[in-house]
Amino acid sequence: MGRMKVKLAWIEKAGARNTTYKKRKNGLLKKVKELSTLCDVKACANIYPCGGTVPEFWSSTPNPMDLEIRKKMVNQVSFLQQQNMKLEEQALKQEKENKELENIVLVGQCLEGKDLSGLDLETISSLSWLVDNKLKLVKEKVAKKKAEIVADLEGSSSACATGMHGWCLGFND
Amino acid sequence: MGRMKVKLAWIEKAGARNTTYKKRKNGLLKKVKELSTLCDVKACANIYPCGGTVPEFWSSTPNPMDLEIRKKMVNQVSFLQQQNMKLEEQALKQEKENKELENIVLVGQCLEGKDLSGLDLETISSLSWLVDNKLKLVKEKVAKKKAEIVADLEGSSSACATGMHGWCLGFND
DNA sequence: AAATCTATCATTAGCGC
DNA sequence: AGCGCTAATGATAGATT
Repeated sequence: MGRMKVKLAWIEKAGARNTTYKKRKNGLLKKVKELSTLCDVKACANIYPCGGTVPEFWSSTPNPMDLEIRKKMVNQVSFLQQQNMKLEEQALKQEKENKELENIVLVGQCLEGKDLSGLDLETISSLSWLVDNKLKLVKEKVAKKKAEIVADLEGSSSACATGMHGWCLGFND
Repeated sequence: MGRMKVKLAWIEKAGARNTTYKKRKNGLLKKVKELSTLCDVKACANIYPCGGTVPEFWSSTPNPMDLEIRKKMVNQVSFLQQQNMKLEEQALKQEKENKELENIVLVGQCLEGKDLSGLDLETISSLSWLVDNKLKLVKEKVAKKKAEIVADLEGSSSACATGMHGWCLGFND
């Protein structure tokens, strides 16, 4: 009688296995509860019996935090994804704006008498396209941020620089 | 020495609590493992430290669904957080670059003969400061992205526009 | 703070009912 | 099956290094 040293292996006898299961399950639950109260942590344990279809679940706390925490994590993920999308949009928008401003700089240099012959064809085409089609868009974007400055510029604008596709730098209509 | 009978209550001393936590956590894990192997059940235990943001969890089995899903979610959260940080950085950087380019446009307009008298003092000061101190920075930033174009411009640049604080638009030294 | 030790407490295997 | 018992193993609080 008494107790033998336990072999850490699958218990073949179904009866003994079941007894051990119940005993140890209770012991485990007790341990979880103790840990929970002693160290102020939410703890729970899940047991999925092999044959059973429905996983058995129990916890040291009345309302297992489990589901709630998962919900929170799901919310966190979707929140971060949304924020990511917003930031990506913003970055894209700013990059676009950046390119347009760079082009304006280039056009400005051109108007000052700089030679465009050194630029590659693609850049020149893109500049031409910008000048023909993007003026209004650029104007709007810059104008929004520099509303009062643009207003002053328009007020004092008299002479336009060299015409290029009928456009000049003064943001006139 | 020896061991006293444990009081089942919150351990106030942080150090002792932490030690107990670690010890008992390990013990619990061992128990779960044993139950799992002895009785052929999938078992796992979860611990949610109160102060911690991310719930800690571990299991007796290599990968119960539960655990795997949560790990993925945790990874996803941290991944998204990192990406968020990167995007924020990028947005900030581009915004800065944007402002500088806008200033270049303004300076360009000024060099073309536009009147600066309409601009408010703050803007003029900022432009002056830009011209005096930010040339190199701006040049570097724009030059990086337009390396070959800038090279061509420098090659063909002959005349500089009206001097302003000894600076001209051609990105020369 | 992490490992090791050890006396003691806590769990539980095997048994009988 | 479930409960109680008991001795042996297992877990661990507190001290030490």
